[in-house]
Amino acid sequence: MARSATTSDVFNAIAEAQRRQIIDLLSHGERSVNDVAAALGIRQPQASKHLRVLKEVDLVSVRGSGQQRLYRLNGEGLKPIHDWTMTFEHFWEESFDRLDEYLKQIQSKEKKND
Amino acid sequence: MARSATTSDVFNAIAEAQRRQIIDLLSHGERSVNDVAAALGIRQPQASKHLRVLKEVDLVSVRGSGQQRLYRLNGEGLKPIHDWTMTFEHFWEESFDRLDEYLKQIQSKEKKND
DNA sequence: CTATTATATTCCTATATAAGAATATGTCAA
DNA sequence: TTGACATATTCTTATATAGGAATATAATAG
Repeated sequence: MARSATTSDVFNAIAEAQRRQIIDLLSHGERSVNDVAAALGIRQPQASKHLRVLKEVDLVSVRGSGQQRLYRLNGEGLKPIHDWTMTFEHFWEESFDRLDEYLKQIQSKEKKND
Repeated sequence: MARSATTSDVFNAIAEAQRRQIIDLLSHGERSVNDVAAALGIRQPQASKHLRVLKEVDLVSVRGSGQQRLYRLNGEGLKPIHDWTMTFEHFWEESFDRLDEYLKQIQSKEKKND
């Protein structure tokens, strides 16, 4: 069996570095295909192909504007990945418990001050 | 050009669903290769191969224990993914700004009270 | 040493890219 | 319609799996 399709889920779609670059770019606002290609220094057909993959996993949406097609990031599509990694936050966030403690403390102080 | 190697970075390594399952399993503690294979319902060689990929990107470590090889999760290796997705948190966390505001407020109050 | 158990590696095959090149399709202006 | 620009698709090729099967290597018990 070969590797899963890049369009099989978000995890596979973002495995490609250039697609992550596109996502980063689109986080600043919608962009045309040529803008994407220029920003990444790749050719237009490759940009179209990457955008197609991102569209198939619903990480971007498109709208026509004249001859152009403006792609917009659907950041919410990245939530599953964020959620999954959150499970392992305690591996590097050693102050997690202490911050939680701190928040509870100052919140109780707030109550007294109100 | 083909797809990047699964061992090229953490993003490619975790694209495979079974490798994510292994990571989930190892988050409960170290496991032998056969334990991993049994837990996922796959054969031992496939488990070994997946673990090799995870090891090459430093997501797991190994130690020998008799005839067994116990694999342990290095959760910190997932931080790059977590950090990247964090950039897009505001797409689904609409109360993010307000929480930030709140934290600043109570912290300034703390200073006054001390 | 030998048998047993545990793990890793090799070989094979079907499949899925990603990039380049060429081309098709779409949209608008005159 | 024709020309110009923007985008999408098709075709080809080199490469990288992931799984099964078979085998090699490692470690321990007796």
